[in-house]
Amino acid sequence: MKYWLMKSEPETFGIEHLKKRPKQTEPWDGVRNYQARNMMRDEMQVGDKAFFYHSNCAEPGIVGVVNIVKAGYPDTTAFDPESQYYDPKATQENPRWYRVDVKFEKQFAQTIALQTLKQHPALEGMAVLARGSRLSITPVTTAQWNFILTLV
DNA sequence: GCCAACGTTGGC
DNA sequence: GCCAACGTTGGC
Repeated sequence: MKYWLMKSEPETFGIEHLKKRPKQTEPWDGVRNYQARNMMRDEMQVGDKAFFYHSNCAEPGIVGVVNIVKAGYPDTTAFDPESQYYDPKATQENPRWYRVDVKFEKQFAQTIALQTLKQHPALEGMAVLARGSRLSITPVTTAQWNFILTLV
């Protein structure tokens, strides 16, 4: 079982949205980056956990934990011309984009701010903290995961 | 296969 | 809203 960090803009789809979904579960679709796709398609497994990270907002940081409840499968929003995630190069035979399903596990009483994460030497080297990092899905080591949980 | 131009991300 | 950093596209 592996650990991850998944970014989302709270105004678009934040942890509050996930909490209110039926079964508190949602397909993590619309990812259009190959590295992130590869991780969802090839590496993420049912039972993995991920930090839910709010990006592009007043207080960027980790706001809770989600479980991966369905492993990588084709992101069909790429087939839909009406979708903002439509990709004409994606086909049924060669879906090009993948998604996983995530389920709400918990929301932290307060955000673990990006600034806070940056302050801890124990988290040096964490992928999301890398300079210029824009990847919306990044791996988290067991040591990093456990350390961050002590900050809650 | 190079690389300039372009679009996007995301912290600030 | 700014802009640095990054990924993708497409002409050559």
